[in-house]
Amino acid sequence: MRLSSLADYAVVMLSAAARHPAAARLSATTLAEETGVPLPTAQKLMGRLAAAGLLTSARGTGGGFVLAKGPAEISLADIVEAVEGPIALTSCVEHGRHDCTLEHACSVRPHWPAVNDALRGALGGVSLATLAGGHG
Amino acid sequence: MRLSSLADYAVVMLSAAARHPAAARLSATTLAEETGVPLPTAQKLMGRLAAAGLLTSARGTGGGFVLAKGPAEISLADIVEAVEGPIALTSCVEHGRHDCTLEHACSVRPHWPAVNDALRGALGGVSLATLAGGHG
DNA sequence: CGCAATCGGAACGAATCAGTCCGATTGGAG
DNA sequence: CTCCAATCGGACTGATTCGTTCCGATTGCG
Repeated sequence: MRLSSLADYAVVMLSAAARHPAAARLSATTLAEETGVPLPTAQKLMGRLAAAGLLTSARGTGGGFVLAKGPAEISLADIVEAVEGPIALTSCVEHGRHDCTLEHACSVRPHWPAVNDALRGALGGVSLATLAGGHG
Repeated sequence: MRLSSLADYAVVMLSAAARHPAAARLSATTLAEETGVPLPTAQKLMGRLAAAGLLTSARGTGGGFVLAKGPAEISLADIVEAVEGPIALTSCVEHGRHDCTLEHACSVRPHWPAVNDALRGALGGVSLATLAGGHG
C-alpha cells in the first residue's frame, strides 16, 4: 500500500511545474534541478506523463514540456495512473484479466469495485493546485 | 497502487474464516483447501496475521487459528497493514524515516498526511463482515 | 547545411516479492 | 514416562518488478 518512488517524484515535479507560468516551457533538466530528482529519472518520468496526456512535449532546441490542463484539473489519481498504470487493487477488477483461479467462487470479488472506487475517489479529490499551494 | 498478492490472499482467507463458527479452530491446511491458496503460502500468511494480532494461534495437534476479534471489528486497513506493513504512501509520512533529501524544501510534504488518512479511512470503512457477506 | 539541445526508447543492476522447504514446539497415544 | 504425529514458525531460493543509467532519434537555430 505504498506509492512507488516514480509516482512520488512525478507528484513533486508536477507540483514544481505548476508554480511556473502556465505557458512556460519547462525542460526536464530545469525541473530536475529544481526538485532534486536525478536527471535521467526525470526524463523518463516526463516522457511517461506526456504519453498519458498530462503534458504536451516539444522537441528540439528550446523545447520542453507544458501542462496540458490547469493545475486544478489534474488530480493525484491522474498522476498515479499515468506513472503506475490503472488503479486496480486486485487483478480481478481489471476487466479482461482473469489470472485468479478462484474467481467463480470468490466471495469478496463483488466488493472490490466499491473499495476501488472509494480509494480512487480519495485520490481524485486532491488536485495539483492544492499540492502546489505549499503550507496547508 | 495495487495490493500485493499476499494481501489479496489474506483477505480471501480471513473472509473464509469469518464464515466459520466464531470459536472454531481453523488450520492453515483447511483454509488453504477452502480458498485454493497454496498451502505453504497460506502458512506464511496465517503466521503473519497472527503476529499482527488479528488471529490467535495454537500449536500442536488439534491446534490452529481463531479470529482474535469479531468480523465487524476487523477492517481492510487492518489486514493490509498486517501483511504489507504500515499504510504510508510515501516514506516521509513515517516518522523517523528521512530518506528523502528534499524534505526541507518539499512543498507537497505537508499534504501527504491528509491524503494518507483519507486513503486509510476508505480502507478502514470496509469490515470483514461486509466482505464475508457475499453478494453485495 | 552543420551543430547543439532535447525528447524517446532500450539495456543494465538492484531490491522486493512470491513461493518453497526444513526445523521447533505442542498435544495425544501407548 | 516415552514416542509419535500434527501444526506453527523462521530461513532459504528463484522470479518478477522497480529504479537507474546510457545511447539513439528528432527538432530548431546559426
